[in-house]
Amino acid sequence: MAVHDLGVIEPVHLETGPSIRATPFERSLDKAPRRLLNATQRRQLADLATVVILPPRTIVYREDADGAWIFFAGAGVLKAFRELPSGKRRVATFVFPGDVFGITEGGHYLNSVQTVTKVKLYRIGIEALRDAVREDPHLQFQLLCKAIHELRQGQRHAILLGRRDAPGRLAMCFAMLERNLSTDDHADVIALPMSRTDLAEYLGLSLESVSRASAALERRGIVKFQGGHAVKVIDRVQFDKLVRSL
Amino acid sequence: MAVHDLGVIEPVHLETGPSIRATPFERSLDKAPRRLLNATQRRQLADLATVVILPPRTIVYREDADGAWIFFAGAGVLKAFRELPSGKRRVATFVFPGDVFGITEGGHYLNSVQTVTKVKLYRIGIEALRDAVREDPHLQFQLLCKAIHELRQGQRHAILLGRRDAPGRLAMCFAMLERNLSTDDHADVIALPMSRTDLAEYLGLSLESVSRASAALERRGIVKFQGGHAVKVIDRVQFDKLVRSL
DNA sequence: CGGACTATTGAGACTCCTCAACTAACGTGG
DNA sequence: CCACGTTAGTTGAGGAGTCTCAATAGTCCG
Repeated sequence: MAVHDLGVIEPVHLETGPSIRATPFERSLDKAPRRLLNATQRRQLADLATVVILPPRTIVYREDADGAWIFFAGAGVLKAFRELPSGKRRVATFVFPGDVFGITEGGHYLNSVQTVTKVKLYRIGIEALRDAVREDPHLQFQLLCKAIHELRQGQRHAILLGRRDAPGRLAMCFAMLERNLSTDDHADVIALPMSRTDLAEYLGLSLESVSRASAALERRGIVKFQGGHAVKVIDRVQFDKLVRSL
Repeated sequence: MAVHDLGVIEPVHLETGPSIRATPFERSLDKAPRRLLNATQRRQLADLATVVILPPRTIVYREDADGAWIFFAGAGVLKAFRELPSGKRRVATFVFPGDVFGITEGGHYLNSVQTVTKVKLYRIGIEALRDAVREDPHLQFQLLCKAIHELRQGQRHAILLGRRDAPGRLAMCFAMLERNLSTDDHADVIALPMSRTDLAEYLGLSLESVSRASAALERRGIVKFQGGHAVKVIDRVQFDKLVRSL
């Protein structure tokens, strides 16, 4: 299986247009993310949107560029990152199907966004989206839910970055990927579409530390790597314990 | 001046009700945050809201509690934090006037929130707010802007946490505080309403490291502490350089 | 003025970072 | 088809920085 296939490009349930994944803030049965848009809303957005298919490692936009579009991720994985003055990069977040990106500040994009795998995007002009939202306040509410969902994700990332131990950070990252990429069919196998360097930039570690942390997790019998772009959780108890041990 | 006075309780421009501070995402003259609500909206919200005045070090709510209210910070400073399994705390964000808090997930508050100074809050039932938002889509748009503003703030916090050097983190934190608490009248003097322990939990450092970093910044002639709850920037050039040196 | 809490300072242990060499994987062109 | 070059990833040794533990100093409040 090629890396790019990890984000399937045309799953049946996505063919009708963009969707938004978020955990609701009201009381509900579980805390699992759910799809927010109904068929009508997705069709409306699809009518406004341009479908864009991009190969891996393609820049979607750069930080500070004029922001004219909002993107809905349909399939594949991307990363949003910032270039720091020192030349280092920090990955602010990975983007998965059902995510929305294109945040601006004063008219300029906040981050650079680059594809990790082959991706399918729905691109909508910011003005068109504003018009759509004006006519459908419920859609705006969905976007608000999504923004708050991202806020919560960002806080979890901050907690991850607060950890001092590399293996712990890596384990938390794996747990995050499992939540976002779980396909149910490969139980305990977590796809790692991104490179070690991407992981390092997300974890706030050096590439070497990620490598060493990976080796450590494997040596401890907690996980087993399956060819560089997948990990299998061997000892779920120890894994969960490590994730929560902060 | 007592610590609690750092967040003035009844400034003239806040008397008419809650307000929301956020940086717009559209192109604008500057990237400074601005007040989003007009007088009518503030009056409407004020009609729905209960004004709550709380003394310092008071818990507003605890994480995992049932979330029934949204709060608009009118005056004073608070902190939103999580208790980690190890017993440690991580401050996710400080809350300043013009901020909104009370995010839930599945009906439960995500963080605990505690006052740092004496504060004035506008408390609105989540259902009442939803009704108000239904009748005024423009208000909902303001909330969306605010959520996105918080998203950007969270990313800056994540970048701060990615730094390895304590003095650099502390300087970035001071810069953040200056943006959020600037009163213009005391140029270069930054108020520090929170304790060193609060700072440490926000910076992801130990209390001792914050103390040492403070001493280091002062020794280098970059800042000068004025009685524990205020810092003055002495060498603005070096200060900015340190803030940006990541 | 005392007592409790908060903050500072010092010494040693631990973890990650940097630099460097080495190995593996991939894609290209001969 | 293979050889090669480039990129990505692993592993080792030394140095920088923070963390923890402990003792001291300072601050706030009754």
